[in-house]
Amino acid sequence: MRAFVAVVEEGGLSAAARRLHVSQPAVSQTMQALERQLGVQLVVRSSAGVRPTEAGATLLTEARAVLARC
Amino acid sequence: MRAFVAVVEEGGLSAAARRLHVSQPAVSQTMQALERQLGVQLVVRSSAGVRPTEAGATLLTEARAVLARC
DNA sequence: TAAACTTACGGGGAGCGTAACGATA
DNA sequence: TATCGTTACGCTCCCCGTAAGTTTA
Repeated sequence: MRAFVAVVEEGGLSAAARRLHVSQPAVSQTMQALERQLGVQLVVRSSAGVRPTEAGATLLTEARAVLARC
Repeated sequence: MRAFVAVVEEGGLSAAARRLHVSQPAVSQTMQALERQLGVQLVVRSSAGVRPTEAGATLLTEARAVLARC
């Protein structure tokens, strides 16, 4: 979840990985797991970076609220 | 953490296990892991049940506060 | 070429269950 | 004996890292 927020806020998996101090593949895997778990695509990947889908944008708001409580 | 709170509140591992709907060994293992992690004994075991140590009593207050937020 | 994301493989920790055991009243 | 807690073994899930691959500017 933190990974997802970082990815959207940073605009890419690599940047998110740097911010979280984890490897980039780890972020990729976490994102895939989250999308699989929810059954929804959360971001659109490109070679430039990442852009949230509508579902991703919605989740972002909720995710921030949850993380703010923890 | 929930296990710890349940154990103290119920006064025993078996009772806590019933409340949490998990097996009694699972609670025992969780408690041991928590005590190992913290490096402190949290409860005194007896054949009657369990009594919190001073450290346990202190943690109980904090644990309840944390759980109330989650 | 460089930077992005993905895939493949494996390790480590947390949490659980069942089975068996030890201790006490 | 009944009830308490513990130990032993194995399982699954999650998260991670490294290494190698694919795509695109």
